[in-house]
Amino acid sequence: MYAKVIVDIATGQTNRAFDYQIPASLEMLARPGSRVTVPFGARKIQGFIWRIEDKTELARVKPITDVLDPHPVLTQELLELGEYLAVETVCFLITAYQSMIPAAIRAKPKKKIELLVSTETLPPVLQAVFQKQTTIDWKDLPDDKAVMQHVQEAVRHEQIRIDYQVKDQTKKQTKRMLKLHPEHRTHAASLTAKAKKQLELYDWFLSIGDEEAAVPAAQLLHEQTASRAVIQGLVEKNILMERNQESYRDPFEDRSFEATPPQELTRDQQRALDPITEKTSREKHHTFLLHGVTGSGKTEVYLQAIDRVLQQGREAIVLVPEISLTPQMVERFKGRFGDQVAVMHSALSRGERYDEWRRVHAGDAKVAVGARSAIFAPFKNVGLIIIDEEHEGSYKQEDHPRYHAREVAIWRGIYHGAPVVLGSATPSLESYARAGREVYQLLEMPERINQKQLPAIDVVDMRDELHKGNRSVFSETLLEKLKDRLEKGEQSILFLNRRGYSSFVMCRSCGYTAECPHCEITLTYHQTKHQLKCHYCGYEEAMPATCPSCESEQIRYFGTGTQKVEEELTKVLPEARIIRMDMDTTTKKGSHEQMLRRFGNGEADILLGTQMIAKGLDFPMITLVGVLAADTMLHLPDFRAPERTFQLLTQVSGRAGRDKLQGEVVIQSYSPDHYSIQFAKNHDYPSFSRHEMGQRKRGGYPPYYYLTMVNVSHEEIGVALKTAEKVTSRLREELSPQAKILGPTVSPIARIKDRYRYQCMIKYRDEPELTKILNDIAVHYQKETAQDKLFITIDMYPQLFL
DNA sequence: GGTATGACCGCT
DNA sequence: GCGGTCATACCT
Repeated sequence: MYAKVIVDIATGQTNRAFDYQIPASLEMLARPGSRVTVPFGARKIQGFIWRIEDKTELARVKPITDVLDPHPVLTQELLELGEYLAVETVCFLITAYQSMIPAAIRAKPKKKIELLVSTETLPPVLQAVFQKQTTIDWKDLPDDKAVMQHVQEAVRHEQIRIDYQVKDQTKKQTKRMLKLHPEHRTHAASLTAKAKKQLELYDWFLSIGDEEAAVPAAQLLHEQTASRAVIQGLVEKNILMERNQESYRDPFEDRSFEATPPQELTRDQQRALDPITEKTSREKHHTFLLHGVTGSGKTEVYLQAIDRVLQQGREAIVLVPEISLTPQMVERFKGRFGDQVAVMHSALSRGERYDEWRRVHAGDAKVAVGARSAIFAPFKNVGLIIIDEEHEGSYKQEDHPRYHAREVAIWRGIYHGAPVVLGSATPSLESYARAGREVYQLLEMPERINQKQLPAIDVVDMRDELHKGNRSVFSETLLEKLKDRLEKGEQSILFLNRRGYSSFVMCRSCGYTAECPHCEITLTYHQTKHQLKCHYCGYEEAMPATCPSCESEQIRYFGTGTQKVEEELTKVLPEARIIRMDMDTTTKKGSHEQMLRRFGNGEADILLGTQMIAKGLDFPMITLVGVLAADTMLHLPDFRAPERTFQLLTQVSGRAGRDKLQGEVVIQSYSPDHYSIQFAKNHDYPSFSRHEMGQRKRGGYPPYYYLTMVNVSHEEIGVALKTAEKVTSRLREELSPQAKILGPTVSPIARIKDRYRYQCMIKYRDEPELTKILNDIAVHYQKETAQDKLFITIDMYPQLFL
């Protein structure tokens, strides 16, 4: 038998299957989707078996070295999905497959040299290198010609051997388990009365009453106060037996989850649930758009739909934007489905993520809740896929493979005959338009479950505040309302939108702004280190004391950070207890969750934060939401800016008044009349959508046109431009006349890491040949891109335009 | 991505 | 004629 293997080398030349012979000893293990190690040239590398066939066209093939897992890591479905992704997103097959498995088992080959003879027989140079070790890492070798020569010599004389190891990056954890030896009764005779502790432990084991019961050694040490020596004694006497058992790391080990029984559904909820369960029970794919206002109880609909699917013996995938942002979501899922839930998320350690993935892979978990990549959960019988907050930009992966989780979800839904539910209070215009054309089925939940009104929204014109002489970040209105909540003992959220509003450095005297020497972008000021940093290449420099251009001392940083707001807040409301949540305060693992818990327990009056507090928080005591600068991202050069602003304002507003108390929202803005802000104020999604659709139609943007962005960059500006022109003219020739090809134009960021960037935008409605042409272009420039001189990136549904 | 290979160059 | 460097082809 022969295996067609996709090797772990992401280049154009190796983007195809290589044939290997399957040795008889591995025939049982080698299956499509198995991870394998194979010889490749002089090396040993990792790969995936793609297909198994009984013949090969090659005269001589090498055998597979090893199969790495007892069960294939990729299912037949995922193998096929990878092929689809590679074509649709223009990436290598191996890149698609690697993105489907946890980082812990992604290939990371190591080159080592192994000593075959005793040290003394080596030349002195190598003796010094090896010292007392028998194997050393290749990268630890001194970069020295003489040493290298000796190494080659020694390899020829078979004194040392070069060894390629392909190891997982994280080990499976094992637990030491102890149980009674099958013949413990016969051996028990050797226990004398002198071994008091051993007798005690033996008796304890007998008292369990189950001869087969295995107990973790750790438990014996803690709860039975048995010492290591006591256990060892019984093992040596063949009374106890020990064995290492693979175990899962449990990221929620020290947490218990309160059971959350199914709630009675409102009429809206029931009307949303019925069409979904109608499809799940018939195992039919269908895409639903669940449009429910904030607080309308979408999660309960998800939970009950999942429950039906589990009863059918099928599995469910739930995507959430970033789960650490919504610990409450995890609680509700764990509370309803307990251990059947696997949480897959970036805040977990690599080992924990691996183990949650393994629980899904082994069939021990039936519901996968996680961020974008959880869409690849290796289930075999998916019955339902849910994407919560479907409008979120984070469902699009911004590096290879540049997939959108929504499209992957629909692909898997069709494969399994499983419905896909897209849920949001503010659906993306793309999805809403598809629902309008009945490509998706629209389910509406226009009312909150508690019959509460949506919070009243007050838009404050900050220009007026300035005229009144108020130079603080808080308007009078907001400050008054904050004081009011403080007196009543109610809670407030203050939201500072920082996107497109970072702190930059400018000289007040000559207008100089600090820029990165490698990228055409302003440097960002970091208060913690008092440094200037480039967000694109990582370049850092110290904050200058005087202006490098005119030597004036009037060089200052601008922009408002949460830290500054906090300082000001403590000045005007000294008695308020404040929790600040941003990138700086939530870096430590679990700190995020802990802060939210403290806020939930009423240990603070005001929660101040950035994007991360905009979504999913559900605390009954929040009655006031303040948005400090609503329009910071309104004026970014991005056609989605108004949509993002509307979504964000609606989401944050939705945090207020979710329980018995009525909520209120204050939005501070310098452009209060902008339609995004006005429609958000009136909770009027349909009108916003209609208005924005008009704008998109005029501009030729999605959902009227699809977009694809091709970006070309090179160290030499001439080569970059020339190549971009060639690519553009080729697209003009080969696409239909209906397609609009814009460019090439200079990128909004004209230079990154010393490379000049040009881009070409394709606007189109129906171009079945497009992906083929783009793949051809990628192959055509393969040589240049392989040499790392020319970069061509192709992004099928770009979210960002920088 | 890493390695073997052969062309090319400068020095003997 | 030879060692060193560099671009390039190839890997089953």
